[in-house]
Amino acid sequence: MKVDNPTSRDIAEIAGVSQATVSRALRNSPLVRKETRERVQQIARELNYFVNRNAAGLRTQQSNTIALLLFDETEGEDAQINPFFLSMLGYITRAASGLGYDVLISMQQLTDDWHIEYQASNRADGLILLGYGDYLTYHEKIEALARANTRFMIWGPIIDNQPGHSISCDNVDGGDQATRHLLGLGRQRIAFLGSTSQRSPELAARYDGYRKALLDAGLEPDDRLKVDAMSSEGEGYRAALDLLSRDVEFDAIFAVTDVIAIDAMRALEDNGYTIPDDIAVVGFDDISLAGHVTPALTTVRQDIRQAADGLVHGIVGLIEGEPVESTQMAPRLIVRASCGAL
Amino acid sequence: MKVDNPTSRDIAEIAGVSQATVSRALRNSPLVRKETRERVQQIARELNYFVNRNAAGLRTQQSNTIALLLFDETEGEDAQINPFFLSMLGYITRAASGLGYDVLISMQQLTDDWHIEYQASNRADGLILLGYGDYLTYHEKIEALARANTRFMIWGPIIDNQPGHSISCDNVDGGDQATRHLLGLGRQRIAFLGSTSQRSPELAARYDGYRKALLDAGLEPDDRLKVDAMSSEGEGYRAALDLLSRDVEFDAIFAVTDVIAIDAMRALEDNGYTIPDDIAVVGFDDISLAGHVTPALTTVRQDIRQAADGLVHGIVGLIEGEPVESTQMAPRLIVRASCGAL
DNA sequence: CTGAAAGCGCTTACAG
DNA sequence: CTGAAAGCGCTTACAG
Repeated sequence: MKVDNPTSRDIAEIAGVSQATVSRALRNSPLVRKETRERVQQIARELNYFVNRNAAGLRTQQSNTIALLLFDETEGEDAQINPFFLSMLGYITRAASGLGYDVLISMQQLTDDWHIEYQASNRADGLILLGYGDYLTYHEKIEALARANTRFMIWGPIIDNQPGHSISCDNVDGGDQATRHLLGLGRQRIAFLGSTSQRSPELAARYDGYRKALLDAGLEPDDRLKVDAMSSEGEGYRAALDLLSRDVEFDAIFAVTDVIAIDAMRALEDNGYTIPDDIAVVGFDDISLAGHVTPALTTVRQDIRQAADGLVHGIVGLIEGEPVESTQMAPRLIVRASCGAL
Repeated sequence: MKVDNPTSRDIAEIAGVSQATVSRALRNSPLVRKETRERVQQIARELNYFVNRNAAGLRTQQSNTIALLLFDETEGEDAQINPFFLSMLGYITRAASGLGYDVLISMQQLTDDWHIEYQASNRADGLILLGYGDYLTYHEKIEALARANTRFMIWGPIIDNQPGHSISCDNVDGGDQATRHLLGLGRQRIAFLGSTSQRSPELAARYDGYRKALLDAGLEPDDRLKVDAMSSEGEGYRAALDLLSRDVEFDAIFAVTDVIAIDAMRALEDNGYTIPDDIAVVGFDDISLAGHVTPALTTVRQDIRQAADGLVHGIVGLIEGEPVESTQMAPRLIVRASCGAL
């Protein structure tokens, strides 16, 4: 009764039914008599049989697989992936497996052109795109995906004229909350560290929120308090030094990502400033590091779990032909020590 | 000249050759005349054609996919995955894609029984297993995999009687290096935080290294300086408090993982101790957090990149029927501030 | 409720 | 160098 690599045909033979009936029984078809179904399933279990995914996929033209594409600007072989996306990955695979989908992962560089292949080759039924990329490059890729009728969900801002569906965080609101909080604690000279370029729309939106909060409080944004910084190692440090060298007074920093914020805190401390007494700092993302640095970083949290669930449900909806809407999630301020509120 | 979902047959028709020739041309077979080959490939490009993986896989009985199984003891929905494995994930996908393999990821709990399915269903040609699990449960799963003739590589210690191939770090040497370093700095009363149970062989091996270093230095290990701790949030804190409550003198801690070490540092600080002046601390793993905490954590680094490359080459070797050997990598001490050497 | 048959899109011996 | 043909293991209309 041992078969090496059992097929539905082997089971059919043992069960004394047709191969078609085996196929139906294994998929719990109501067309099969309960008794037959159970007998077939019992035999399948005994033989350690599993449906050949290639054969099933070829027949149904599906893969029951989602491809997760992680983009990262960081160049080089040693590139560390943004921890925020890495956490999302965990939740995405859980959500996907809950819906019966496998997750294929890929760390393509943005410049690679393999995105279309996943669906075209029947390796995946749809894609989830994760990563802060340069918007221009990104946009082009997305248009190509849309032209090829690829199904995809984007983690990122909703942008006019951009095809596809996305889930994002209300970054304007996040920047507003962070800045408003600092203002509420009496800080008046709040510096902004990060990018305001339209090439990174989500970061630019956080800046918009920062401006909004200041203007609402009757304060005029001061460009001397605005320092460009990318969200990679060392950038925040450099940006903070730049800020210090400008000889402009400031009592707080809103950094557009935690990575920048944490780096900046080091630079401030290395230059004799105390956080939050001299300078209050607020970040964005709530990466796991944020709660562990000293002082613990006040930041704006995006609900990763909710985002992952949304992306997975979205892509499965697209695959199954249901209507899917782009949505925006509410960010939440996590107050810790670095802002001086505790 | 636009075809919706082109097949090799469509290309054959356009090129005026047989479908078999198209298949050969696309795989760069030397059997096809160069001229023909290029014409076929040109048409394929124009049509945005990609080989249907299901069909090819069904025919060749391969998937060109590796399944990466991440185990985590942590219970519950919010379970964060060990950052060490998450980093490994990145390197594994890069190495795999370099060899033409896709990576399917799964975060099954150890208790689930789906491991065999990956290969049996032709979804993956082999598995890579990642995770510190309870050894007994783990061992049983591995035996089941071996019985099912599944190809797999394990990240973990090489254990007698255990089937399969593995890549691991020389944990005894790592524990020895860490302890020896503390001894070299004049610390004599070194506490050990972690598990010594044979259910976690790699952690037990680190303890063996700790003992070895002490004995080599003519010191007798003191069981009162040994505190059990798992490597999950809060455990190190608890363990350090336990240690303090024992009223035993100690001037250093070797923690079996960075997660425990960092937690323990918090507990010590909260109780008025200064690190490294009062207590020196050394961890293990070199997670990214380690370099960012204050004081920065001295730790033992396992070369993640090398491990990932080894695992991928190993599994591909097994898939392609080449001889594969289990190997052990050398760990390296990374000296930072927490041990008092700087 | 069940079976015989077609066909998904490839790869690869076999024949020329 | 090329083609005709078989067959990988399923799913699913079609017929009964």
